Amino acid sequence: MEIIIDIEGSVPLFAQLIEQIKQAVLNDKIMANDPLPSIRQLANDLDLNNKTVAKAYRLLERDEVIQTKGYRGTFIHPNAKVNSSVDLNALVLTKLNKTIDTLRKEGVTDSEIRIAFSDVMNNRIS
Amino acid sequence: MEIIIDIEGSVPLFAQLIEQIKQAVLNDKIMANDPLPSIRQLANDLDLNNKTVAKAYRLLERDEVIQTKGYRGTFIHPNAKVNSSVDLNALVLTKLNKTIDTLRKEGVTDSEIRIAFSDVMNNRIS
DNA sequence: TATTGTACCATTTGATGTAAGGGTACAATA
DNA sequence: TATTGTACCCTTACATCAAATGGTACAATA
Repeated sequence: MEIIIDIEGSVPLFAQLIEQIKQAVLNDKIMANDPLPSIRQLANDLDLNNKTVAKAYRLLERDEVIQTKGYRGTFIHPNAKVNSSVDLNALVLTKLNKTIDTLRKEGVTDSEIRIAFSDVMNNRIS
Repeated sequence: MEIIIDIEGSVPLFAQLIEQIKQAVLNDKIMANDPLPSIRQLANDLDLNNKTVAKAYRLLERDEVIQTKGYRGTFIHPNAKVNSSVDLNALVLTKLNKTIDTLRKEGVTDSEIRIAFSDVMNNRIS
């Protein structure tokens, strides 16, 4: 399994890592229950910071593409292949787009939407 | 009708202006069809920029609290009293909160929500 | 001709959030 | 004792956006 990180590009490093691991799963280059390099190891190999790799792993685990077993290491999730094809991001986009579309059609300005969004995200609701 | 603007406070100037005009309507200090000072006049009186007052008027007209009649000036909307009590912002907060709550419960990180939000607002949807 | 709301062009200031990196420390284990 | 994932602390660089301001110009009109 080869991972190539483009430092120059605009795509965040952790996002590149996630994308490539998902692709490797989809292309059967890594199979369910296969072990993955440790965070520190992979960070060292790719010349990335530990935190960057840890972030990618954290998100991959949330999406059940990988499975961390504490001190025993990290492994490909049994359902990795199915879960790798689920584009959580697309679902988020769709839901948000629907809500924002409704607001815009009611005449709410983008500026007002942004402020309200910020309030919600920061739990500053009345 | 007296309007007092607090330059020091954190509440945006245009927002203070909107709030005070709505309050004046709700308290019967200005009645339906009453004329309002022109944008330039009010900006001069309150020592604000024309654009700041124009912004407040634009939003007040959208909410049908006031009515602009081009060169003839600006007047209080016939339905001003009812419309002044409608808190559009609260509606926006509620709708956005509902959507974001759903996403969060699905495990989507705030960071991902913010990025998706930004994409939607800037029409960067695939 | 002066005034009305409005529509552009632009700028500065401040706040906020992401991405990435750096450091330290922890419990659980082989 | 070295390694595992993880959880904190913090900093830097960069991007985006709100808010406010400034200037110029327009058609419609009294």
